[in-house]
Amino acid sequence: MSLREKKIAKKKQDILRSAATVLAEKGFHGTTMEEVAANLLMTKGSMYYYFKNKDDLMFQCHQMVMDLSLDKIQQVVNSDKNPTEKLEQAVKSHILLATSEKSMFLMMDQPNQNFTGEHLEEALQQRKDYAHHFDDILKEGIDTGVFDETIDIRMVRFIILGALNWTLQWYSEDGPQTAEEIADSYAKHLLKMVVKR
Amino acid sequence: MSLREKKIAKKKQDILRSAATVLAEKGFHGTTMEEVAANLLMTKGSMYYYFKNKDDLMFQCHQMVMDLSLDKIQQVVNSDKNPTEKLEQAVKSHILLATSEKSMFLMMDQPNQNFTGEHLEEALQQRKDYAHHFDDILKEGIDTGVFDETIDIRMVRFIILGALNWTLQWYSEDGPQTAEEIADSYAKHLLKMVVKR
DNA sequence: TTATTTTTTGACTAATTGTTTAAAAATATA
DNA sequence: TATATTTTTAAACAATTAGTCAAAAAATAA
Repeated sequence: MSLREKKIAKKKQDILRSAATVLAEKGFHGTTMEEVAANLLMTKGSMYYYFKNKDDLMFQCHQMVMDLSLDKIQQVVNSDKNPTEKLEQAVKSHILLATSEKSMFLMMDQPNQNFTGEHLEEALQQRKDYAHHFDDILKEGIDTGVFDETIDIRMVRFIILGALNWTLQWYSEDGPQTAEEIADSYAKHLLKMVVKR
Repeated sequence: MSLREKKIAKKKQDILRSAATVLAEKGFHGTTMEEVAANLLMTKGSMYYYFKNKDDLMFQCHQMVMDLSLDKIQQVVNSDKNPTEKLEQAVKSHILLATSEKSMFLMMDQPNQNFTGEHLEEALQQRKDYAHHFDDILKEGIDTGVFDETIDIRMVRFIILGALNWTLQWYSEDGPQTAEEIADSYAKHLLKMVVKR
């Protein structure tokens, strides 16, 4: 990658981050190209040098955080830890990523408000893929006898993902607990739901 | 309430429901007065006969579902059931209301994208009030010795509410499980997180 | 039927916003 | 330095939308 390509990639990143920030506050339709540009002291016109249009910008924004998330969960699933540790790790990793990249993460919350057509399909599919990794961990836990075999995997997965994503709605850096403490607490409580007793 | 007042109230209701439907799909900024009106075969002009402006319409939309929710949870908290039954009931009632009034319920998800100023403050306050009722149930459970006293009430409340609200993201009437089945399953799994073992 | 009140309409305004474009500025190259 | 290339700008355009309002239509009362 040449210097010039690097510079372009860097600029794209900056634009994507700015877009994510505005998006988290105002939602897709409330986010204007003007505001995204203003954050970076550019004019909205120059953003069209880097992105085809607003949809393109928004979708790449979504891609960025999705890729990050999928990468993390895959690492956990493919590790040689036991199911309990895997679930614990998946929960913690999700919370730490979500809280540190709050604005980007909020994108994933309501894809049907942000995308249409193929972009929507792809976003939904990726969300399914992400969710499926949790199923894998739960199945493994049941098969190896550490998780309660009477749990409903689909329901438990929904409960866990819901709990995790909801952190975005209330977490604040200035809150009484650090992201790490929250992650630990979530992992502890959620595990109680699935481990055999 | 006179007949005329009733008719006006009915029309307002219709408009609010239409607004909620569009809002659930497109978000605050994506919802146009035109579309809300078109759903009811009226023109947008006539909606200004019933509502001051868009903000007013949206906020009353939020009020409608908030009032319903607060009413339900208060009934549960004030009943003479034991804490386990109360939590079970609160969970079930939330899910049944959310799934039957999906579009309206989606409003409450991200108030900061929908409201500003006083409206936002009020919406956030009501959300806190609602959440607080869950704290009350959890406290009562710990005090009476049925819930594990080592749980972190604030965290558990966040986990439960997150799980409940997330149902909106995946629930479909055509899904494999009825709302009742989902409600039962959620209650069962979530209770495992808090009851003493 | 006629008069009065209530409700709806649809055209209009003003503001906003996504996108294009031609020129200017900045940067690299020879 | 002079030329070519890349990047940014500012203005213009077309489309959309919240909100207004006077007049028409519909409903109701007299």
